[in-house]
Amino acid sequence: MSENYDLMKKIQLSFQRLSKGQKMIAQYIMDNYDKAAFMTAAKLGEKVGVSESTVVRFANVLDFEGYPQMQKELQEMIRTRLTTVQRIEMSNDYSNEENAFKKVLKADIDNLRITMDSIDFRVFEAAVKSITEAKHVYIVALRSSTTLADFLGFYLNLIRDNVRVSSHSVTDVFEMLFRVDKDDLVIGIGFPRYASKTIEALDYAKSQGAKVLAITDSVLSPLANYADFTLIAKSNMESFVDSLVAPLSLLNALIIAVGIKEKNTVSSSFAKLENIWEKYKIYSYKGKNNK
Amino acid sequence: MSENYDLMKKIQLSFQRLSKGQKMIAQYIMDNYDKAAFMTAAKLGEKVGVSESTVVRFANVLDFEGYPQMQKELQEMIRTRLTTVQRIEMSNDYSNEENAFKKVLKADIDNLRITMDSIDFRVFEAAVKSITEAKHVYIVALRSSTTLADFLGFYLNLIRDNVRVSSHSVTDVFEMLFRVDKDDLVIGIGFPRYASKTIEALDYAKSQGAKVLAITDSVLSPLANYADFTLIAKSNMESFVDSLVAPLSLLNALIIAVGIKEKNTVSSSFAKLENIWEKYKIYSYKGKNNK
DNA sequence: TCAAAATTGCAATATATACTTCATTTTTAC
DNA sequence: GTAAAAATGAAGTATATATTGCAATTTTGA
Repeated sequence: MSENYDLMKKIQLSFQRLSKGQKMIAQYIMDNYDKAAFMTAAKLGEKVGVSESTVVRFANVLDFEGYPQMQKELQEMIRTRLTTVQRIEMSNDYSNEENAFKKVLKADIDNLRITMDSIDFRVFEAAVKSITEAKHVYIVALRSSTTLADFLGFYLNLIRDNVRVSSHSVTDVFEMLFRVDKDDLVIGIGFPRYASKTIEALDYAKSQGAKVLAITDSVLSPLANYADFTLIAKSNMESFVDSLVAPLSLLNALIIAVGIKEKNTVSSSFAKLENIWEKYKIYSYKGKNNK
Repeated sequence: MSENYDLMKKIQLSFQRLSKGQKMIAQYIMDNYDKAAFMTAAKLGEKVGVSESTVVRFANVLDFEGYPQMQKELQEMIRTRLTTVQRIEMSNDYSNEENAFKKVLKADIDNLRITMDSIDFRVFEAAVKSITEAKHVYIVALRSSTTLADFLGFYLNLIRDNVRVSSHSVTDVFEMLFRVDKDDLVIGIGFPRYASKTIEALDYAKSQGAKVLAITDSVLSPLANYADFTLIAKSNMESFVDSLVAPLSLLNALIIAVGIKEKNTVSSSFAKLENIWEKYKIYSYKGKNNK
C-alpha cells in the first residue's frame, strides 16, 4: 500500500537540519501538498511568507536539481493518489458491464467517504462509552438491516456479555425488550424504508428510561427522534438494492473501538477478549496457508 | 456528489464541434486528466500527436484565455478529488481516536479499491450468467459469513425463485443440498478462518455435478479448489474483526447485475422485478420524507 | 557582546513555456 | 473535382517562471 511517499519521507528526514524559513516551507508542503504541487516557486514562497529564492534553495537542499524537479515529484505523488476509482468517475464509457460493476463499488466507496467525513466523533465516542457501560445491550433491526444486527451482535457478544439481538420475526422484538430499564442500551438500526416496528421499539425503550443509540442514514431519519445518540452512515445506491456497506464499516469501527476500550479495562471479559485476539491470529495464519 | 466537473462537461458539450486534432486532445484529457493536468502545452501536444499550437487553440475554443487557465482548472479538478481519505494517509497524526476511527473506514475503502481493481470481470459475468440460468440456487455460508448469505439470499429471492440459503445451524447444510444436481448452482461464501463445513458442502455439490461459485478472499482459499468460478473480495482488517465490507459490496454488484440481466429477459419473474423497482422508489420517497 | 557563518531577499539573468504569424495541408460544400 | 474555408505545424516572439550573484540581515558560538 505504501507507494512512493519518498518525498514526504525525504522532507521528514531532512527536517531537523533545515533553516527556519525552509522549515516553514517543509511544513506547508506536508500539510498542503495538494496545493503546493501546483504552485510556482514564487507563489509557494508568497504563501509561506518567504522569498522565491528560498523556495528554490529548499529544493536544492533536498537534492533536487531545481524547483521544477521537486514539483514534478509532488505531482507524481498526487497522481498515484488518484486511483482507478476516480478515473472511472471521469470516464464516459458506461457502455459495458465491467464499468457498471465498478460503479457499484465506487458508489460504496463514496458512501464510505461521506460517512467518514461527516461523522460526529463526540457522538461516536459517547456511543462506545455507552456500550461498555450498559448493563444489557439490545440490538433492534428488521428487514435487510437484520444482517447488520447479526454482525454487530456476533462481535459484541465476543467482547462482552448480555448482548441480545432481535431475531427476524417481528413479534420477538417486544418480548426481548420486556425487561429493558434505565441501565440498558438499545441500539436501533434502520435504513430506508424504515421499519415502523423498529421505531416503536425505540420509542418503548426510551419510555422505559433506557439509553438509545440509533444507527441510520440521516439525522432526519425517524429513528433519530427517539435516540440519545445517532450515528449516520450513508446507504445511497442507484438501484433497488440498499447498500449496507457504509453502515457495516461503521459497525466495524464501533466494534473495534469497543474492543480497544474493553481491552484496557480490568473486567471479567478481559481474558476472554485477549483469547479472541490470540485465537484470531491462529485462525488467520492457518486459514491463509492450508491451501 | 457532483462538484466542479465543469471542465469535463464543457469538453463533452463542445466535443461535436471540435476539429479532428482537437477531438484527439479532448479524448486524451478525458481519459488521462490526471496526467494532462501536469503537462505543458508542448508535451500534451506531443503525447496526443499534435502541435503545441493546436493545444493552445484548443484551450481558446473552450473559452479559456490561454492554456495556463485551462490547466489551472484541470488541476483544481484533481485537487477536489483528493479527499480526506488521502490526506489522512499523508498525515502523521495517528494520535487521537478520531483518526483511529477513520482508519477503519479507510481500510475498508482500500479493501474496496483492491477488490475493484483486481476483479476478473469475465468470471463476474460468468457468475451472473450462471445465477440467471441455474434451476435452483443454493447459498452456503457459516459463521460471520452467514450475514452475507442472508443478504444475498434476501435479494436474489426478490429477483428469482428457487433460491435457498443455509441457515445458521450446521446440520442444515447437507439436508438443504440433498437434491442438488447438474442444473443447479451452489454459491459458497467463506472468509478466514474458513469453515470446513462450507468446504465439504462445496465438495459434495461438485460431486453431484452442480456448478459452484465461490466468494472468498483469495485464489488460494480452500473454497476456490471446489469452485467453477471464484470471485475475490478483500477482507483484511488490522484487528480481530473480519471486515466483510468489500464482500458485501461485491454482492451488491452481483445482485444488481443479475437484476439488470433478468430485467431484460422475458420471464415469469420480470413483472415481479419491475414491481420491486417501482416499489423501491415509493419506499425510498416515503422513507426520506416522513420525518 | 561580537565576529564569523549562515540565511535571506532583491534584482538581474537565464530558461522554460506559451502565444502568434504565416505558409502549407486538409476538409468542406458545391 | 475544385475552390473556399478551416485546420495545422514550424518558427519566431512574448511572457512567465526559475536561478543566481550580491548585499543586507539574522543566527550561531565563543
